[in-house]
Amino acid sequence: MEKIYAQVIINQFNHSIDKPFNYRIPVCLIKSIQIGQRVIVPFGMGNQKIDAFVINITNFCNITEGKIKDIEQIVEETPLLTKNQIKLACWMRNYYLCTYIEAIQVMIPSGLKIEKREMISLNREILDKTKKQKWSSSFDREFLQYLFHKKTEVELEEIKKRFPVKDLKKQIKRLQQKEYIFIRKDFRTKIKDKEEKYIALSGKYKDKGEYLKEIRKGAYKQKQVLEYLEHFPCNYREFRKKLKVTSSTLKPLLEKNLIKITSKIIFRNPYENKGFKNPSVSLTKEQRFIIDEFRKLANDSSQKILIHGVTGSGKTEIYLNMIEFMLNKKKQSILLVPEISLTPQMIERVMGRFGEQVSILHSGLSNGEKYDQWKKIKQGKSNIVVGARSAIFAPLDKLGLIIIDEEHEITYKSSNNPRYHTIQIAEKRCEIENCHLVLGSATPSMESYYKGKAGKYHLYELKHRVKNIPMPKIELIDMRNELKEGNYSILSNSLKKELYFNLENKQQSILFLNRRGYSTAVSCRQCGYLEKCPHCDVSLTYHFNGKKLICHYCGYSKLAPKICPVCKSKKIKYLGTGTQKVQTIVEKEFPNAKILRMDVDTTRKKGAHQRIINSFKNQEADILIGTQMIAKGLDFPNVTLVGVIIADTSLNLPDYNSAERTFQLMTQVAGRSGRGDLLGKVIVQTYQPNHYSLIHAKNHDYTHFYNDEIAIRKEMLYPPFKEIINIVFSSENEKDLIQQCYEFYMELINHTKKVKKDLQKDIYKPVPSPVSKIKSKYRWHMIIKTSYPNEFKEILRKIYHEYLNKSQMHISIDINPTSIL
DNA sequence: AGCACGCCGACT
DNA sequence: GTCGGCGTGCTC
Repeated sequence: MEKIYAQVIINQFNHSIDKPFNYRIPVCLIKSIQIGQRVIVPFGMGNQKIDAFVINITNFCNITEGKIKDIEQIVEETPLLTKNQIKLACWMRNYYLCTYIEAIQVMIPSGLKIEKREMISLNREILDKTKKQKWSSSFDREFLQYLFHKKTEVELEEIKKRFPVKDLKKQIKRLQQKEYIFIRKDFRTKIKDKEEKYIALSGKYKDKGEYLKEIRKGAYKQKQVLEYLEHFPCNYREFRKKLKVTSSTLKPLLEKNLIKITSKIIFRNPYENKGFKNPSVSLTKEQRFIIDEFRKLANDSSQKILIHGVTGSGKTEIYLNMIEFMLNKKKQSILLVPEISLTPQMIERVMGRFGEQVSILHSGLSNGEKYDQWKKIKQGKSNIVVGARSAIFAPLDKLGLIIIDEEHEITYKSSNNPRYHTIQIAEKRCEIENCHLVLGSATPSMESYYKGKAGKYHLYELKHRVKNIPMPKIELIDMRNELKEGNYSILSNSLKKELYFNLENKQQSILFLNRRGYSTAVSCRQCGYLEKCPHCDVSLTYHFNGKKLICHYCGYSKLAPKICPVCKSKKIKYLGTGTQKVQTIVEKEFPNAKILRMDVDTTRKKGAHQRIINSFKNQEADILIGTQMIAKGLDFPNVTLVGVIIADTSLNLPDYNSAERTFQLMTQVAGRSGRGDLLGKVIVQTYQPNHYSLIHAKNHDYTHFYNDEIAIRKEMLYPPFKEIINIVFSSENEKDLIQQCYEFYMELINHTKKVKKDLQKDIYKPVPSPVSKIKSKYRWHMIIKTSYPNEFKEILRKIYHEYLNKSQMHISIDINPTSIL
């Protein structure tokens, strides 16, 4: 008989088991097993049961016959992974140097993770036989008594709480060996389908009166139940609440089959009854043109398109038209947005247009809601998925189009393993599933625009705004002049003047600063002592509320000193400006103005975010002060002034793309001004008013910015001309770390020499990371800038494994990092 | 990771 | 003589 094998990926994160394992498919499972399914297999010398994903089914394998074990069981009938997803995962493993299981895990909702529980129960038979035996220790006696009283099996975690002994596991194992107790391993998923119970008359009799005849005379409560249900068969929980019945009332009714309790799977819908409406609108010439072009292209195989459209040029309407076109071809679409919680308008518009067939996936949903949305997609009930980064993995099987809005946003790059970039995943997915990719942005990333120019993407420009609203006027203020003129305030005279003007005319203003807290550093004027975090290599930020010094990396906090801890001087200096300081200064300057602040500190509570936005939208405040989070997507029609307190914060970052980031940020912040009927104004304060990124932002001139920046990238051998690989080493022991990462470096050089001549000059020596210590771990890093990433990846995977085994340091590899900080 | 196997020191 | 400490190495 033909033997059949399955190749599986073990669901356990470890680099040394990162390969497919072969298992025999037992006869009873041959009919039902499918690629992509989750199975339980015995693994390792102890044959511990573990879940795994089937990635292939074959009729031969070259593993010694005696070694092969049988698959134990199938977890779900429906495969969790499609074949295309498996293909994608394999590609991700190679490209991002992650493990198979890391790549697989980003594709399935976390609620489906399997929880392994150990259930302990007493062997009552043995206990009877040895009743009079004295237990060797008091632990045994107490423990077995505890189990005896429990009657059912008990979860190990619960026992741990009751018996907080160090070697509990060992004790339990010993008792199991003596056969006093049983241990059963139980697998279950964290999240399950939500069920709701309903109660109704059983339908036993046609005539309602017949029901009442069956109950005991004087059973007043039972009668009430029957009469109620005659008119309102309903939700069980609500019913119990309303009629205040207990189970003792219902029990006889159930026994006589007069009533029935049924359960139904409920869809956890976070957008129920929102009633969004969004009819299609007439299009501008530019919009029409792009859509027509897309329709022509879309008949061909996989096409990639980049739309560069100024803010307000109506990209969303184009997306919706493309999705509609796909629907007519019976194809599905994914629409990605940078951070869905910040762009509720997008959800409104898509759901308003397409209704029930839309699924939403983002981090704001509960695990249960996420699972239900995923299930809906999996069952083929969704033709459109709107979501953040991870929605790129949505399990649609008739995918025709992927749209990535605001494609330049860094949120599209994952900061956890696998450190994927959504655009790359999208490109790969389009290749695998033969669908189209559309990228859109007002400030495309250098990489994407370069590809557009080089003809790798079809490039389209939207140069006009839909309502022909003029762009806001941007003014650059040289803060050095302010100092010369004796203005030491963080507010320039022009900004003050404009704020006054807006207050008087009841128009709203936004002040932007990319730094939270009050002061960014605290030091002593006398001896120069600087308050630093004991666990991280950063200065502590002073926070006004609580008068605390806080580390923004690890959260360490302490009270701000009144005197210098070193020289006892009282001359403590607060350096640098954060949003809190801006707030106090603005409050002082404009005592009558109502001010709101929006940053991580004021939005920590659930719903606080939306509350601040709504409050400002309803014009309950005159000035909104905030960080990054007010820069994106928000629409306040009455805002006519945006002030950037210091543009240099992002400009001075020692990162290869800091100019690009600044240009994007300035363009975005500026876009918050003048969205209504009134003309908008933007004031950008800086110490570098001649910097090209600021000048081009001022002129709303993407093209010239691109030309300047791309020239620098070319000269400096940065992306898109070379690929960057960033290898970060971290360890608590600094000495070992330095030594080991140098060893790693040498090893890499040696391997590289063998592969290709001159390749080693792409490797830069390891240096301390810009933040050289985080959470008590020292950090060094090493950069590779190369045109041969594949060659390097192959070598890296080898040495990486080797070093993970033999050294204590942690190694993290980031392919195409968006930041090397 | 988790588990077995193996090779050494401190106990009945 | 044995229990149990952790170092090593493998997992279809």
